[in-house]
Formats: sequence, C-alpha cells, structure tokens
Amino acid sequence: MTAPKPAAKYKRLAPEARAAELVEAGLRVLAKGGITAFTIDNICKASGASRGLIGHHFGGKDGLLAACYVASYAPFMQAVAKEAVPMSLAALIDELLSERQLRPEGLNIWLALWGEIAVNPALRAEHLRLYRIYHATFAAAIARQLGRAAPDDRDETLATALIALLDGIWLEFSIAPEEMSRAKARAAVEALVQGPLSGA
Amino acid sequence: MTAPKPAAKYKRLAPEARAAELVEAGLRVLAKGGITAFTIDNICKASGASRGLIGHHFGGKDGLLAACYVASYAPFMQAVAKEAVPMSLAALIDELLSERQLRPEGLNIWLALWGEIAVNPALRAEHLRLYRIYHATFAAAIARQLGRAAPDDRDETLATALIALLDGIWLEFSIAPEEMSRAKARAAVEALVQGPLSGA
DNA sequence: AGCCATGTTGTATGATCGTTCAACAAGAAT
DNA sequence: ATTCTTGTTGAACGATCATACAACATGGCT
Repeated sequence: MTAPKPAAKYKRLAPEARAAELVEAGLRVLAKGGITAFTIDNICKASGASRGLIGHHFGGKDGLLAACYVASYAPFMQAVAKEAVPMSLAALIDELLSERQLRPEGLNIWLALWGEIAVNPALRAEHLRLYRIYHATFAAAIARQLGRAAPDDRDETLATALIALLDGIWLEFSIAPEEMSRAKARAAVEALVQGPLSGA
Repeated sequence: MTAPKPAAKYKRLAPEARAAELVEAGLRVLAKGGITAFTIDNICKASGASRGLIGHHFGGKDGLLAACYVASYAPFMQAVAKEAVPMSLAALIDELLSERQLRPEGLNIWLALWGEIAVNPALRAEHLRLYRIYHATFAAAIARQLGRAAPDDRDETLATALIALLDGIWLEFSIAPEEMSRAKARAAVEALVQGPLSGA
C-alpha cells in the first residue's frame, strides 16, 4: 500500500494567468446571458474558481467588467492597427467582416458592454480613446484609396459613415442573425461603398 | 374649527392610465441607468407608485419590460409607417435623423433593450416582426426612388445597408455624443448614399 | 524537510432583488 | 349615506446579490 496521494484541492496560478481565466469566463457569461447574468456567482461557476478571486484580482465586479471590455476590444484593435504596414481599405473591411471578427457570441458581448458604456463614465472614456484610433485608421485607409497623402474632411466623413455602417451590421447580425448573414453584410457594404470610393 | 379634510392617500387611476405611467417611469429609468437599473424599486420610485403595482398591471417585471419595448418602438414605427401615402426616401431619412427621433435618451433606452433582445427570445420575436416592416418600408422607398414599381434584390440589399448605417449612427450618437452630431450623421448618410441612389 | 509568501477558499454579512398577498381605501353606483 | 367593486398599498418572504475576511493550502525557497 503506497501512501495516499493527497490530491491538490486547487491549482495555484500566477496572477496574470488567473486574471486571464476570469476575464475569459466573464466574456463567456456576457455572451450567454448579457450584462444581467454578469454576476460573481455566474462568473466563478464558469471559471471554476471561488467567489473571493474576483475581488482579489480585480478589486470587485466593476474591475473585471472593465478588463472584459479591454479584452473584447483587443482582437479587434489588433486587426485594425496591424503592424507598421497599413492595410488597404478593402482588406480592412474584409477583415472586419471575416469569420474571425463577425461572430454572434462576440457581438453579444459588445452589445452587453455598449449598454454599460452609455451609462458608465469610465467605460465611456476608454471607448472614446479606442474609437479615435479606429476612426483614424479608417480615414487614413480611405485617403490612401483615393490617392491622397493625408485624409481631408471628406475622408473623415466617409470614415464616420463606414464605421457606423459596420457597427449597424454587427448590431443586426447580433440581434437577428435570421436577417443578417455574412454574405448579406458584404453585399450591403459593397452596395453603399462602391459609389463614393470607386471613382476619383 | 371645520372638520379636518382626510387628504386622500393615493390617486386611483384607470388601468390603462396607470400602465402608461409605469411604462413611462420604466423608460425614464432605462434612459438613466440602463438595464441594470431597471428594478422594481427604481421604477416605482420614479413613478411614485408602490411596489405591488407592476405585478398587478404587468404580471411582473418582464411584462413591463416588454411593454417598454413596444412603447419605445411606437413613435419610431409611427414615423416610418406613416399614413397611407408612402414617404420618399429623403423624407424617411430626414425623419429618422430629426430631433424627434435622434435623441440620446431615446437611444440609451434602445441600447439597454437591444442587450436584452439578444438574450430574451420573446423580445427577439417582437423585434424581428417590427424589423421586417421597417425593412419593407425602406425597400419600397428605395424602389420608388429608382423608378421601380416593386423592390428587386438590389433594393433589398440597399435597404439592409441603409438600415444598418442608421443603426450604427444611432449607436455612436448614443455611446459617444462627443463624436457624433446630427450634422455629422446627415453628412455621413449623404456621403454614402449619393452614389448608389443618385444615378439610374 | 521545513519555512514562508501569497494565491485560494468558502462562509458570514448586509443590501437588494422580484414576487406575493391580506388589508385597505377610493370613487362610482345606489 | 351606504354598499361594493377594484385599484392600491406596504410588509413579509425567500432568493440572490457583492463584498469582506479569517482560515487554509500551494509551490517555490532555503
């Protein structure tokens, strides 16, 4: 009879690793049940961790929510603000409508967070910061497409319009997938964009 | 000394009047604090009524939420599905970007509700029903604009795109009013629309 | 092998949640 | 003035919420 192995009761993780797990669990909860389901209990159950950890690593529920927001923006900004070499407008749009970006779960998360952004000043500030980067990237791509070195007012307006268009598509795709497929999304963007952006 | 007037403890309302007051209070709460603040206590405090009334008139909180959704859609659908005489596309867009429709409070309400639509099947079904009416109205207006009697596939796609564009504008207007004014919204729509919808 | 810094647990706590319901009162009917 | 219908109240309830914290366990360190 060998000595009974005392089976560890939990796994001890580095703070960053645990934080990452909690953020991931939080995003899973948001995707499934929206902001209403975003509770300590639900998140810890989804993560397999105990209730105290969120407070310990994020100072509270709000801290985790902010971290979730940043995390959900990350792959998106990564796609937009690609390396040093700037993307073409077509490539940018393709990426944003790609399977990697346009997924119902991801959009449910955004939707839940947007509802909070409109109400939570801290999230609002963070959103504003990221939006400006996003907008500048689009304006630059549009200017390049039209053969300009730097974006002018017209390019800025087009960037605003394009971003709004893509936001709206995400929205419909998230709320009513029955009415908005990836193919429809692509067709819709092309239908509106071909005018102002094809000619000189 | 005259007899002391026994000051009525509350005002008794007709069911529809009370229901309307509660819906209005619910919308006020949603506008201010989002879906998270949509609680029995908050709503009753905002309405000046007692806790029991929501259960009595709507069967519960969810019933009131559904009523709020319908109520928030009402002025919008009223504007879109105007009388028998169909609106021109320009008039439609003008109306939707008008001061009457494009207001931050109203959009905060939508945002809060959208977050629930994505999660709540009953609201989803209702949304789908209204969206189809909305979409058909736009497709018809576009077809008329292009001189067609009935909308073809291309018109349907353009309607989808236009709706998404307007949705996105509402979104930005609600989340970050700093970056989206009514003037910007109008310019953005015109910038994208002038191409596909100006020529034959 | 023993120590120790610290990541983790889970209970306790008080606040707040939605719902229920018996008692109450307003206002029309008589 | 009295009756009666029914809209209204608010306390009671159990469930669930976020947070705090003392006890505990892990894995690296010596």
